[in-house]
Amino acid sequence: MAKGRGVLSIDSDLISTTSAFFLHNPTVLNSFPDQENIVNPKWKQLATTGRQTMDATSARSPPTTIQFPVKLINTNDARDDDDDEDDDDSSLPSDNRRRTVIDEMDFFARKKHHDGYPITNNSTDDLKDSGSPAGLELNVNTGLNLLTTNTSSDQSMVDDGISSNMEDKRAKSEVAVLQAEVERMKVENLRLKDMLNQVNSNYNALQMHLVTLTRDQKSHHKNKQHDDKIKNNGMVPRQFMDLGLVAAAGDTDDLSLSTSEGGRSRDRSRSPGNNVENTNEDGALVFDQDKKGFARGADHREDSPGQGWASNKVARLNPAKTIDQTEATIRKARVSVRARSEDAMISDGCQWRKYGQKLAKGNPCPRAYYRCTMAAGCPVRKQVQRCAEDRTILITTYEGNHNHPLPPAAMAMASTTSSAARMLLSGSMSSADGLLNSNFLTRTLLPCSSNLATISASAPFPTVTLDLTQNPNPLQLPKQPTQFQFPFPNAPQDPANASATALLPQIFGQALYNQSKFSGLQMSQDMEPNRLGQQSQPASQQNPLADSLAAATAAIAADPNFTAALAAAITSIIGGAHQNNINSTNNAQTTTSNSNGNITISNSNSNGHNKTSNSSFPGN
DNA sequence: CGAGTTTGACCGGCGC
DNA sequence: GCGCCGGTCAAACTCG
Repeated sequence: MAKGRGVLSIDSDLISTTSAFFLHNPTVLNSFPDQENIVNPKWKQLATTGRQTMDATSARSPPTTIQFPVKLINTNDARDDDDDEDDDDSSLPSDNRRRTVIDEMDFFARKKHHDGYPITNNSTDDLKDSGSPAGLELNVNTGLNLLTTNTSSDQSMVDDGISSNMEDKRAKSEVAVLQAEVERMKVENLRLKDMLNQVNSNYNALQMHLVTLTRDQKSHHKNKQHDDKIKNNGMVPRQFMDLGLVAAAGDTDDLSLSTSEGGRSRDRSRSPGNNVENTNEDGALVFDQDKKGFARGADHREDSPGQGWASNKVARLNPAKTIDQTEATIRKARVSVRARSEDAMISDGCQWRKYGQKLAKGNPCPRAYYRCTMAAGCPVRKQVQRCAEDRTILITTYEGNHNHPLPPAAMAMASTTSSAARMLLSGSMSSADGLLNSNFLTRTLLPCSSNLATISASAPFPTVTLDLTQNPNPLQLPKQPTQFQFPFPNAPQDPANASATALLPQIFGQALYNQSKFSGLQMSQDMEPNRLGQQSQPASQQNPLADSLAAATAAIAADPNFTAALAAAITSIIGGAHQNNINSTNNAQTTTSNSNGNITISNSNSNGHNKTSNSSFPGN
């Protein structure tokens, strides 16, 4: 469970915290026919229930079984199990003896029993326990409460032909079981409290670190921005990250993601008019794709690249106070995707044009620069570079958001980048979203470590790195000091699946996006049922459930129809929070909606050639 | 011939 | 101020 990848493995924490799981379990298992040589029907039933319980927990807990205390305190001797079984019928105890058993659980006597035997498998143990009253004692003492529901059934079984003493005894045993459960719950509660405290402390520490970083940059950027504004006659630095997704969903509590980057003076100078702060309609026209549809070719006043990069939407939607706050903290956000691929690029559904290539220092592999050409002036750019350490790994870094409708397949990555960037940026702020995101990251994702994504808030640019390589952590940018780790248990490593890999971040980013937007409820509905529990659970249960989430995800990944499941997930996601976006996309680009509506990963996989990712969009 | 790629030059930021 | 470096531009080139 530490790796979060075990398929269907059950974490002990999960087991312990979800007692309901076992409460229901015996009921189901009671349907199994008895197989053991238990003569007495009464014990037969008890043995059955006891064994079933054991089957579920045999690996971890001592033999726990029947709560029906027949074996009395005379277990103090070293009687063997054969004797126990023999005594089952003959030693129906008196009330006093039973009471003694409950009050004086003799673990060691029982343990002595087991010590006298070679290590036995569970079934043998179960059989013995089922017939042995000692098992009853253990059951009570361990407080596992595994037979709570069985007691009723047992009672019904025993009632016919059992004296009232038996009922009395049973009731007392039930009381003991309940008391043990209460104790167990207390212990569990304490444990969960500790976990919660730990998570909170971690979260607070990370948040403090983030606040410190952002404050430092705030002062730095303010000075720089002031100079820029003067140079540009009061122009507002253009927004780097388009928040179309945010605005599309009508989320008004989102803080601006406008970027106050001073490094784009060249772009601004080319299209100064587009950056003017008071041209609000302009920004709306360009970026409100969900509201206006932004038909390609129409209203292309952003012909110059600068316009695409300059957005005043945020300035229009948010008060100046918010801008001041965000522009000081937000830098150029990037989303980096690491995936194994032999191709020059991963297929992300967009149309790119290469505009440059450089040999970056420290990496013999050249870095290619691409610009989105699906619409004139689209600000989205990406860099593609092979990892120096492992050249099978392709590192694709995205910047910005598209200012045009996207085909569904392209929306996957686009939404991912914007969502991840948004999450990252909001996480660096003190907004409610930031709190949600950070909290979500730390409490839900941090505990897991496997394939993952990382966030580096202290890098030159805030960067979310989605590591979709199978390696647990080899090239994880260890130099980045502030990193959150995200589980990607199902990340394909097959180069042939690189395209599918490219779509995986969609789930991730969308999940984060939804989480921040709807406090997880939306996401949990759109995603898989397991996540519902995770999102809606109290924080005290996050860790085990995060593990279970990882396990469930791994299970999905193990499914041969994983791609179909993934496509379904993507479809559900897109159909959820981004319904508007999809609609606008379809309206504007009906020619591509169908051919790519199959967003399917298999589609991307089969393409194989990713030199230009628009290959899957003939309409473009 | 148009679209895309290549590649050297250019620009700005940043560290020394 | 200088040099390094990342990022971008744009002319030349390639390809279908």
